[in-house]
Parts: sequence; structure tokens; C-alpha cells
Amino acid sequence: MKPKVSLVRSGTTVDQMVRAIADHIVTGELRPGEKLDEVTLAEKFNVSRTPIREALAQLGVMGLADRRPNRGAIVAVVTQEHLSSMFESMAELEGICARFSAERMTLGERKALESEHIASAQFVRDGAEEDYESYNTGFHTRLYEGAHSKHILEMVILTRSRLAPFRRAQFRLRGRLAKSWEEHDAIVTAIMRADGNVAGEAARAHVTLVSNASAVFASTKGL
Amino acid sequence: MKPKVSLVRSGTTVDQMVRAIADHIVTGELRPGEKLDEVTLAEKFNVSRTPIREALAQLGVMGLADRRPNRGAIVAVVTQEHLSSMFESMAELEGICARFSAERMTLGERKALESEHIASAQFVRDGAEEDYESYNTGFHTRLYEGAHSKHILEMVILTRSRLAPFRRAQFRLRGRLAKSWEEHDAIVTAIMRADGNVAGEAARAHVTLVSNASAVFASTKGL
DNA sequence: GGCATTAAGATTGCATACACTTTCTTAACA
DNA sequence: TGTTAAGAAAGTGTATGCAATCTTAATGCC
Repeated sequence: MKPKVSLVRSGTTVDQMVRAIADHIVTGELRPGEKLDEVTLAEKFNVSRTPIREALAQLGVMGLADRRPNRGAIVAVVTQEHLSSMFESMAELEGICARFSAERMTLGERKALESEHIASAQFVRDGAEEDYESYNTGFHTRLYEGAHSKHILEMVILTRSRLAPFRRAQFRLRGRLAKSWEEHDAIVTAIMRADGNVAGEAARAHVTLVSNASAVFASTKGL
Repeated sequence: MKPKVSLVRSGTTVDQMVRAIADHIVTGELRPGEKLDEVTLAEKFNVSRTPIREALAQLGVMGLADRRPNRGAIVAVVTQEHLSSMFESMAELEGICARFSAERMTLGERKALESEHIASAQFVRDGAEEDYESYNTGFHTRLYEGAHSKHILEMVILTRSRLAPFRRAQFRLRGRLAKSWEEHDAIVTAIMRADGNVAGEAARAHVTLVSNASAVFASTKGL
């Protein structure tokens, strides 16, 4: 009856390993191309190889790791071409979400989106990049969820996690807070008007700009 | 263990199991909600539980299986809402692919698409449903690949496999070969003209029609 | 009779052991 | 000196065993 929760045990060991390793990949602690040695990881997390293996297999399916049969796994290395296609997909997905959000958001969701957006103007005036970045993440999340489409949400989350190692918030936002806010403003305005096509197009353009910047960043780093 | 030379292609045992089980799910041999017992599957394929476990974990990530901690896995049961969102996503993805195809296909790809499409008219005249279905699959595949976007292709393939258990070719095409062909014709024409928006919209509408039919099918079957 | 409790059986989760594959080392040969 | 072959080392792939958890069915209590 009482499932006796021990410490931070938020699921099975395998799930913990998936989260832990994914986190290390997404935060950049493990860099693309780096070897994911089973015994090393097993020792690091004080578990046997079995859950590590399952975790790596799952990360492979997620696209965060590349598994080579009999040759171990490495942190996924994506080609410039593949990276571009992921950014491109993200822009398309974002456009779809904005369009659906314009058509489907509840009144409460619209109001929340708008008020948060208006409040964020203060971050721009203050040049508070960290606060704005935090708000920005929330803004996009609202769009994803406002689309009321579970499957699209899944695709967005997956794509986001795969892109994470190649994004750097500082780079994305530095010096373009005001511009970002205005782009958000266009999206919000269209959503409040329930104008799906305009909202979608604005969101797609918004993310496309961000993508190009990140793509440049990635390529200059010579991955 | 001796090298197994069974019906499935080579690769690691785990990969074989993933393909085999996924195939059973996609073909409907294993129905949504059905229990995926580790020992039963292990005996059925003459392997130990380990590769089965890894395969089930991967199928879980793919969305083809639901894994309940300590309680085994079952073939994924999707709610009507989730199913709708997948069909909807498929329509959107198809639209994107058609738009990109119109903009990016090589001359060779365009010619191949057009000539196959024209040839398929004969299947309509003959009422050759199986031949048309086979062509139809290829037509859509050409669209997916013509988009020249690896990541979108991945999303399409994943979504398709998850929808497969709920699609029945006979149901989709019976009595609407001519209509399907005309919808294809609109898409092809737009692609040949490199008109991305028209092609995308036509493809989205085309798939949306198919989706509705399938969704009805799924719900009437009371899954 | 209905409901909670709990013990037995069944099933999953993880660890360990061993087999097989790849990779590295070393040395012989051209 | 460069190439390659053989063996050793390292690492992955699969099987099996045991502990932990869930399921069930029977038992006792109200």
C-alpha cells in the first residue's frame, strides 16, 4: 500500500540512468562524439552494466546517442546537414504550434500568455538576459501546450532535447532581447486575434532566425 | 550461443527483436493492450529475456509499447485524443514534405514522381486496389524523401509506424481510388510548378481526409 | 456476504558470468 | 621502414540467477 519511497528514487534505475546521461549530454558535460563506455558509466553511477545498457539503447532511439553494434555508443554526432534539418523542423513545428494555439487556446491560456508576455517587457528594459531567457522558455512551452496536440508536443520535446547540445542561451539572446520581444509580440497579437496563419508564420520566422544564429555557432565550433 | 539463422535479418539480437516485435504490433498480430510477456516472447524467439527487455524498452521510447514499472509492458494503447493528434500531425508533416518537395526536389525526382503518378492512372481504371496501394505507399515515400530533410523524415517514419496498427489499407482506399488519384494529381501538379504553398495545402488536405476515415474506423472497433 | 489482510506464486529489475567481437600490441617479414 | 599477421587486451552481447515487486487467491474478521 505505502510504496516506500527511498530518497530521490523517481522511478526505475534505468529511467534514472536515462535522465542522468541525457542530462549530461544536453548540458554539454558530455560532448558530441565522446565515448559512452558502459563500465565507466556503471562505476560512475554505482550500478551494473545492465541498466546502463538499456539506457544507452533508449538514448539511441531518442537520437541523443549513436550506438554502433559491438563497438559501443558515443554521444550523437550530427552532421551539419542533419543539424540544419533539425532546426528547420523546429521552426516548422513551432509554426504549427502557434497556428494551433491561435485556433485552440482556451481563454485562460490566452490571457496567461498575454500577461506573461507583457510582463516580460520589463526584462527587456532592464536588459535582464537570464530572466528573459527563463521567460522565453516558458513562452515557447505555452505555445507547444496551447496547440493541444499530444503528438506534436512529443515531437517538439524530442527535437528540443536533440538540439539542446547545440544551443547556447547566451549566444542566442545576447543583444537581441528587444528584437526577440517584438517577434513574440507579433505572435501573441495574432494568437489573441485567433489568426492562425499569421501566428504560425510569425513563429516560424522567429525560430528560423534563432536557428541560423545557433547553426553558425555550431559550425564555428568545428563539431 | 550458436549463431541463429532465423526468419529475421541479421544484426544484433536486440535489433532483431525490436524489428520482430514492432512488426507484430504494426501488422496487428499483437493488438493494442495485449500483454508483452518477457518470458513468453523470449521462448517464442528462442532468446533470453535480456534482449527482449532491451527491445521492449526501445519500443517504449518509440511509442509502440507502454511500459509500466514492475508491471510489464503492453502494446501501446492510445486514447482517441492521442490517435487524433497523431493523424493530425501526419497531415501537417505531409504538408510540410510536399511544400519542401515542391521547392527542393531535383529534376530527376520530379520526373520520377510525375511518371509514376501518370502510370498509376491505369490502376484506377482497372480498379486494381492492391497495385494502387503499393504505388500509393511509394508516392508518399517520394514526398517524404523529396523534402530533403532528414529530421522530418525521421518524424514521419516514427509517426507512421505508430499509426500503422490503426490503419487498414482496404478501408482507406476502397471506393475512393479515383478521388485519391485526383488529390495526388493536385499535389504533383503543384510540385512540378514548384508551388510550395499549394502543394503543401493539397497534401495536408489529402491526408486529413484519409485520417478521418481511419479515425472512424478505429473508434468503431472500440479499441 | 463483503472487505481487508496476507501468504504463495508469478513476473520484473538488476547483477554477475561468460562468450564473442573489435581493437590494440607486437613482432616477423618483405 | 612500411605492412601485416597473430595474439592479447578491452569492451560489447547474451544468458542466467537472485532479490524485489506485483498479482492472486485464500483466509479471517466485521
